[in-house]
Amino acid sequence: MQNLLSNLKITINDKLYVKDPETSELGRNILKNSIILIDEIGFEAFTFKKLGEKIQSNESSIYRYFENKHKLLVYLTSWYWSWIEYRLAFATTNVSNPIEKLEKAIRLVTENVVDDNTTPHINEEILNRIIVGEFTKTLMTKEVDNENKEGFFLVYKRVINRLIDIIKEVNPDYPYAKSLASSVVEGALHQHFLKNHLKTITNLSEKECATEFYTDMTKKILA
Amino acid sequence: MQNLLSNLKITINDKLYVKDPETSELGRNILKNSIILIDEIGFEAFTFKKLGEKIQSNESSIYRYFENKHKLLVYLTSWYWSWIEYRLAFATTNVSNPIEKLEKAIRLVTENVVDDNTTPHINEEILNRIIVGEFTKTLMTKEVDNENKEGFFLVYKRVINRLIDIIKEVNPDYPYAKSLASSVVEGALHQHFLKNHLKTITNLSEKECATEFYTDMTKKILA
DNA sequence: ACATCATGATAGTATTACTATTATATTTGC
DNA sequence: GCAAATATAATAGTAATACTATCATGATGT
Repeated sequence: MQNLLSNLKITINDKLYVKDPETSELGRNILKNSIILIDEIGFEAFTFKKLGEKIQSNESSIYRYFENKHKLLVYLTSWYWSWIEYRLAFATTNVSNPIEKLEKAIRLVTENVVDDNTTPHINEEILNRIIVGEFTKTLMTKEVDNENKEGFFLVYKRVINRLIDIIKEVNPDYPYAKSLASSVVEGALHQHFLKNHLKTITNLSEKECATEFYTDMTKKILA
Repeated sequence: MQNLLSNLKITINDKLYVKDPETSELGRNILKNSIILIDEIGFEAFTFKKLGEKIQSNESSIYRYFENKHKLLVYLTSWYWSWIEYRLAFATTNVSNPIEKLEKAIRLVTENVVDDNTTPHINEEILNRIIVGEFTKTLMTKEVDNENKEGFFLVYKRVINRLIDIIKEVNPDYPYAKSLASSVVEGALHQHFLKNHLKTITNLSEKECATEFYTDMTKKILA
């Protein structure tokens, strides 16, 4: 799997960039350091000017890769969900037992992420922190409907749909497979956020992880 | 209940405003029209200047009530959760059967909101739309921890805690009462958002409402 | 009648989110 | 090896945002 991923380029909707950042040193530098900087100062305070200073490049050069910071963030989140989708596909193929497949899938979308080292310019662990704190903001804008039509959220929906299929395999009669799948994926992000900032309204902690909560939940619901 | 609520003033953390907007005509006008304007153009595009134009008042006058638009939004969301908490308390007291109590609570935090007419300057139905689209943004900032210490999110946490208590009444042995409660409340908002914008990954629709999904979920989990 | 307070009007600042232009490297194609 | 094409850097400029500050006006209260 390591080798496969390092040979495989994750493809992102080309409406999200002006120039493909994967094709140049500067582009990859923009990706790498935008992740670090957004994590450091938050997306609201993040600007192309600050990023330019960080990578000792110019604001105007960054604009040649991305129209604006929102599209850069959607690019990064698409990258993340592609990476998840890839690992999800890999972890669940050739698993014949539906319950076992579901467990593996739930684990993958709920567990803590660690950097996978195959992509030197993307630190998945930091990227995951950005997803936890910023992903829903990419959806919750006045432009969702247009951006959805443009396919900006296709990868995310594909991840959810894979989970929907697995849920249906486990219990074809359960009437809310879609809502359950989207609840697990988005809910896990939210629980991770609560764990870090509003600890009193979550059971997650260093010991107790999201995987257990969601595995228990889905098994009972689909039983 | 109608009468009670109209006599009762919802109290908001006084660090959220410079001058209490409930104490003047202009203040109530700010509340009323900020809700309408945020719903119309979204929080990102919302500015005090635009609000001033809408209410034929001056930008500088609005700054006498709220330091910035973020605090205004946190004020509005606190108002909303206070209103929910009040109705939640009312709907669940004197209900002896825990399951019935849980059902009522779940209904209250998941169902579609309709304007309640007791507060002429707050349209709860529009406010609910703002909550669906903007609430998590008030949490997901670099200032969460400080603002949490200041008590900005106390009312929200109180709503969750009421639900936690009811969940525990139904099943004292269930180990994830906190995560379940926060999942239901935040998840319901998210499902409403999906219903309006990413319909393919939710089962909610005009017919099928969030209440059924979450009632079914919690009953199975706590059985 | 006077003081206080709320609101309005205007001006000003630093920052953001860009666009445009020109200059300077670097790559590549022949 | 050199010209042409391309990428990047530097600079300037604009409109909007998110404020702060000051002063004028008008209403209220004693």
